[in-house]
Amino acid sequence: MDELVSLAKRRGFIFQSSDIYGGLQGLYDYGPLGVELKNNLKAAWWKSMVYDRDDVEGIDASILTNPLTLKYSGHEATFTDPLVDCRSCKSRWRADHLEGLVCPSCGSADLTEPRPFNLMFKTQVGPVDDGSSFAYLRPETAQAIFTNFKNVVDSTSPKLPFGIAQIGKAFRNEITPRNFIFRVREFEQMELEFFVKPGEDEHWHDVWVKERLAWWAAQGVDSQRLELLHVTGDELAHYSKATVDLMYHFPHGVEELEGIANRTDFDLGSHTKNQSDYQISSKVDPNTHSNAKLALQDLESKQWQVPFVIEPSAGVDRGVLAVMNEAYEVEDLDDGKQRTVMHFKPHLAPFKVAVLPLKRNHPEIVATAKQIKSDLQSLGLGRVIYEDTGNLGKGYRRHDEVGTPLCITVDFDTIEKDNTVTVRDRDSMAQQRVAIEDLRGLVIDTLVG
RNA sequence: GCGGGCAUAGUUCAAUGGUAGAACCUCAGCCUUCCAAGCUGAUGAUGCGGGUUCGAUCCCCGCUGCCCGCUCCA
Repeated sequence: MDELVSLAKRRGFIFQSSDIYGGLQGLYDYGPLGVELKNNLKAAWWKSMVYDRDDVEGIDASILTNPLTLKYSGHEATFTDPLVDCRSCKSRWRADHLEGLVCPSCGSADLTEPRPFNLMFKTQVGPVDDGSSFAYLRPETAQAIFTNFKNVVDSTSPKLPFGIAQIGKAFRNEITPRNFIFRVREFEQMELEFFVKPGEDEHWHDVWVKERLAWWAAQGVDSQRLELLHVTGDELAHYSKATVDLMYHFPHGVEELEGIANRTDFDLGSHTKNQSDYQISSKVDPNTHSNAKLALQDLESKQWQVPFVIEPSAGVDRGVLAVMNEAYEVEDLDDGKQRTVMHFKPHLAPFKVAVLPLKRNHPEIVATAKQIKSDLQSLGLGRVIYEDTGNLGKGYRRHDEVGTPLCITVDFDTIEKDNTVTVRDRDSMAQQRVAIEDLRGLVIDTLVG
């Protein structure tokens, strides 16, 4: 982990937030390469979830959230954990997990009073901070999908089963942010809410677990390093009938990368008006505020039903960490030296191609290299960079370390003889001469093929 | 939030109650230079605040951040 953190900072992937003022606990900023990597990961998810399917639409909702949304979602009740400290052994416990008034660790009864710990951030809305008008920063992106359910249905007329996808920031006032970007207070989620007919939920739950494993494998996160955890009993979230966690072997331990939950009809049932009109299977609190009917009519039975929902919910930052961890490798070379390589899948690599002039003060070589850079950039496949280093070997190693799949070198033969360049492959270190006119095709094959 | 540990250039390490050094990295220049080469030169640090002291990076206190445990989970 230390090596990853060091590389992330040195090469411009991830920085401590508010660094020059001593940082702010549990917050990180993405640098020039990190933002490319993260955007690429999100784009891959969006492509897989929205573009490659015909049954999913996307949204992008507000972060500030009406407290009623989080009242009816159950978050106001469940995201406030009463905590007690044991004065004897200095351990901390959730008050609702204690059996009797003794410390489970040392048996002491010398406990502090329970103190509420609110995991949701609040902020005031409007100029006057008198507490009369406030909003929460959303603790998950999911709720805005449920509150937009009717809007999306009315505007796109989907048929069950169908999904609504969203990528965005969420905020939790974690007790202990820890482990680099694994547990942070401001993070990004990629969530799909996939609505299905009641009774088909378990089938679709299985389908989505398989789908998500395949997607992570396509991002370079080997299924060998993912474990399925079937969450049971007390561990289940308040909304969930069944949850399968994808547990990844992070550098600091095996922890959750994504959760795929069967949220049943809890959410739409909680947020809909006229709850008694439907056969809601979940235990929901009476809703006296909603003005929307979050149900669909079954075409055969003519009955109005609240759909069940399957939720694959992935952490973007955790995904970045997993992808970086998978890609990181220190290789021993034949000459006794080492090289550090990030073996990113090409579609995730921050830089797609680096173009290097053999000699940086030779006008024709430089001009040709810059022309190739510009030409390949116009393909729109991601960032192409002109690498003006004084030493080719150094340039290659530098791009190994940030995972650039291809390096293109312009030399004297390019301009004096045959219009060819050297193309050097990151993983094999193999080089081949390629005509400039064939570069576009080669790059497309490498990045898209 | 509680308990424990840590904090010196971008990185890895030195040193000292009295001008904070090095290597690598980075930057500029030279070289027809294809896997971190060479030569020349340059930039760059004691996390923040207070105290003790003639003088604090060093000793003391507070804060902040990071790491480990409790807890939490995308």
